[in-house]
Amino acid sequence: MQKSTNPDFEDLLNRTPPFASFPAVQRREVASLAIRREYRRDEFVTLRGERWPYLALVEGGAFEAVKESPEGRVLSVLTVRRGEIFWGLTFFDLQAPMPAAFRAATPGRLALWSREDLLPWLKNEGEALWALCGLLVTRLQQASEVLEDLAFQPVAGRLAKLILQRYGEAKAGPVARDLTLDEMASLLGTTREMVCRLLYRFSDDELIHITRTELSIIDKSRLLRLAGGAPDSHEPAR
Amino acid sequence: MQKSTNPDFEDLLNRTPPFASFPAVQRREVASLAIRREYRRDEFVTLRGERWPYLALVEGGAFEAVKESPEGRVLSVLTVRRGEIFWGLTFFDLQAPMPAAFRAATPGRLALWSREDLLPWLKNEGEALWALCGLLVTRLQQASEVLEDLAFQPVAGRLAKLILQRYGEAKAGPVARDLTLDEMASLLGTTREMVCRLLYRFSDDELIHITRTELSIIDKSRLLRLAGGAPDSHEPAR
DNA sequence: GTCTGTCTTTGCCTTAAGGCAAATGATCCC
DNA sequence: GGGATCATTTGCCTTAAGGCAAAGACAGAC
Repeated sequence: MQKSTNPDFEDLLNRTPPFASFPAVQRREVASLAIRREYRRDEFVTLRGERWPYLALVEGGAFEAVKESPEGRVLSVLTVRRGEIFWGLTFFDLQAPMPAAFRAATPGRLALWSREDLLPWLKNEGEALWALCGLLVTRLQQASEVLEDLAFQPVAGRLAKLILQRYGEAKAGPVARDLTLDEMASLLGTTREMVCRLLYRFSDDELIHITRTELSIIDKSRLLRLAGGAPDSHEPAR
Repeated sequence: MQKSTNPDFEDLLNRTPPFASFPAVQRREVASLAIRREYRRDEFVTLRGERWPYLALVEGGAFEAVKESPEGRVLSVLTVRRGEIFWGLTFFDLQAPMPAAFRAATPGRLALWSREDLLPWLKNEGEALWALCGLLVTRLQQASEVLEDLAFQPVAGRLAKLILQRYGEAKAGPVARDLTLDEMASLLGTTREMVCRLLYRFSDDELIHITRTELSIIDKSRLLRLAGGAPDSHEPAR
């Protein structure tokens, strides 16, 4: 029984933990268990509090885990893109509900495996389970970083960090502002007005230049200092 | 070669994931690999940023994972007690440093396994690995809860929650305040002065009564509402 | 070209949070 | 019992953060 063998999809699986740990034959089997589905922009994959026993591989687009406060403030905790894995805690623990909603930030496509289908394969393949532990640990690291920023960094510091991560690579020229203020606010856990005010404060301080549609970084090193030293894993300057 | 077989210790292992998943014979072997060590109050087990490739079982006392800000503010992220497991991320990923320091909050005792010693046994025992995934997921849940509180709850809400968790069980009578203001502050990620002020504000509002040394809860339901509805997993009142 | 809806920008004001310092209790150690 | 030490409590003040509302600017629909 020949399943729809998409070479692109199988390629992706080959390179992605925990699937990379399966022998090729089994991986094919596992691939055939996936439910593949398209999502519209802003479509919710699952809601906070839901039980959602799936493991998902992003085939395309960007998806994010978002927490929402009762008052409507939003915090985007995690973004996953093509080749990255996401899961409901329910996949691991039938009692555990989703601690955040999960939604498509852009149009995208997921491959989904249900706990029921995938678990037997995993338990038989120690290496795959171990790889999965590695993914869980990565999430713990990310959560820990967000936590630390939220606890200790003022909004300005978090914004500086975001600017560096997002626009820090380019040579110098102005870049298009490709996030709305609301999007930035949700990445920082604040409001659009704060973001706007801070951007212009940075501009007044000659850290960046900004127009309604573009942004350029003027003083990378001072931004870095504001961000608390390490945007990704670089060491502080001093 | 007879290792020091402490029945109390082996008992603990029998009941504790991931060790509970090993067959008895292997569990004995694994038990004999542990390094057991006492810690003084406030002694650091390992520091933030360190590579610490161990898995630890708390035999006694209380240990906590703490994050420290450059300015000296402290946030206690997690507390583990007898029978609970803790690990360095390095145990899973040799590159990963400790995201927080780990220290004894009271005098205590740990049983430690190094990655090197324990990993071969784990990989051979799928069920144990799966149990370990469960523990990782539990931590993710905890991290997620702390994150959410920090992002969306004002300090007052977090304090209300802490009071309920910590003193909410007793019938009604006054309880000894067994945490210093500094300790509470670090559990909430704020300062001792804030905690003090808020306690007295709660007292003014007839939510609690408080003296220099004792505390009693007056109005549990309003505290609960302040805490955002769910101190552990109870549903909001309305 | 005009209109509509979505973003952005700013001014004005309120509240939350925290730093600093001094006063007040409590405790522990000879 | 006298200090020394540590924890608690409070007043005073500053800054960070955010809510609300109004005004611009832009993009796309018609």
